[in-house]
Amino acid sequence: MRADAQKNRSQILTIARAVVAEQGADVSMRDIARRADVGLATLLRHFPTREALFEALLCTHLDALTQKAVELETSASADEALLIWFRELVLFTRSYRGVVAMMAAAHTNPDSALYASCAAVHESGARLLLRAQSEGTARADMNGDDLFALITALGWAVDQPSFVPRADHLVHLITSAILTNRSRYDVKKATI
Amino acid sequence: MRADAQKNRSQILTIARAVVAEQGADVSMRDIARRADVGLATLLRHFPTREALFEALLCTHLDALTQKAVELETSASADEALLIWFRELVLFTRSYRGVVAMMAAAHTNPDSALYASCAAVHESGARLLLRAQSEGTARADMNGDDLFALITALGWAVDQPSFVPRADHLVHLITSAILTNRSRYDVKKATI
DNA sequence: ACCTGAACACCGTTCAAGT
DNA sequence: ACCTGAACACCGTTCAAGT
Repeated sequence: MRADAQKNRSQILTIARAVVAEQGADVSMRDIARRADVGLATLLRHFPTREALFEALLCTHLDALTQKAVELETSASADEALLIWFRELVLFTRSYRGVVAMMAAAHTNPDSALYASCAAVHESGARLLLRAQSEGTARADMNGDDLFALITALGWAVDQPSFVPRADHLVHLITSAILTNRSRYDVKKATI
Repeated sequence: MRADAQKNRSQILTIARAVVAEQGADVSMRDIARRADVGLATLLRHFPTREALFEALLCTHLDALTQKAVELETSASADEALLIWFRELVLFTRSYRGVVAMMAAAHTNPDSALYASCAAVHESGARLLLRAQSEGTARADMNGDDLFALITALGWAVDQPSFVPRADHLVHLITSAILTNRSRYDVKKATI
């Protein structure tokens, strides 16, 4: 890659991160290009679709989350691991408004640039759930798809301004539905 | 209202209902106008915003839901009433793709044309929840806001194509988290 | 009163022209 | 190889001109 191309690319990513943080995931690509001082066509050349841009923006964060899941498999009890990881993922979705909707959509079609990352997250959750289920600390009548659906649904909810005040409690409600053999006090104790 | 205006209005509503049913709630207003054989400006004259149009589209259905809640207060036990109403509301959101997102957004600002209907639904749910809580059949540590958030979150989830196959089960997971002193079999028995 | 085409400022996509 | 302005087909909003 040429030097100026490299510079443009990193410039775009830096600015995009800031703009998305303040405006949400549905900012116009034109706005991002303007703020990054590049032509719109240049932005589209580096990231042909909005999802391609977000894949580049989020991949390190998402990779860290799947890595975290692997670590938790040995560093924490099955139920604690699931609980901690669940909360981290919801925290992640809260850091970028509108990103959950995109992930849920990307999760559907393999052509999306975000598909691989979403699949990895999905897989991580499924493994943590399976471990907790085999120990009897997570309810047996749900699977990885359900877990992913609940997490993204929760992520969507806390994206809505009117639900923000109850965000922590909503997480508690859902997690206490997933975990079994656990006093409510335990589940509630640690808030995000 | 003049005769031609009346005719246009009902024509728009009929067509809009069909178009939204097949394309989802984010169809362009232009498309609706085209399909209804009226000028775009005419559509905008009758319904100055997309939410105004949807308020007209959904109000009878939403009114029926709040009415249903009132009936259930006397015709069913507290937990059954909550369960039945919850399921009906989720069913409703499934009948119009993308409508939950709009309702959640409308729920935030009183200026929205959908605000009143959303508030009524919210209120209905809160009353059913309160009744179940006073009888000890719904968990005490949640309120009407939580219920509304859970319902819309679930509605959003089942709007995503990838989550549709698990829709019934997701409803079961959430409702069994809300209701207490209830065997899992009972909650699961009746599926949507 | 009510309808409507047209102008406007936006959007994402595409491409020929520049360096 | 890479950048970019411009043209394109879309969108929702607004309004002057028509009946």
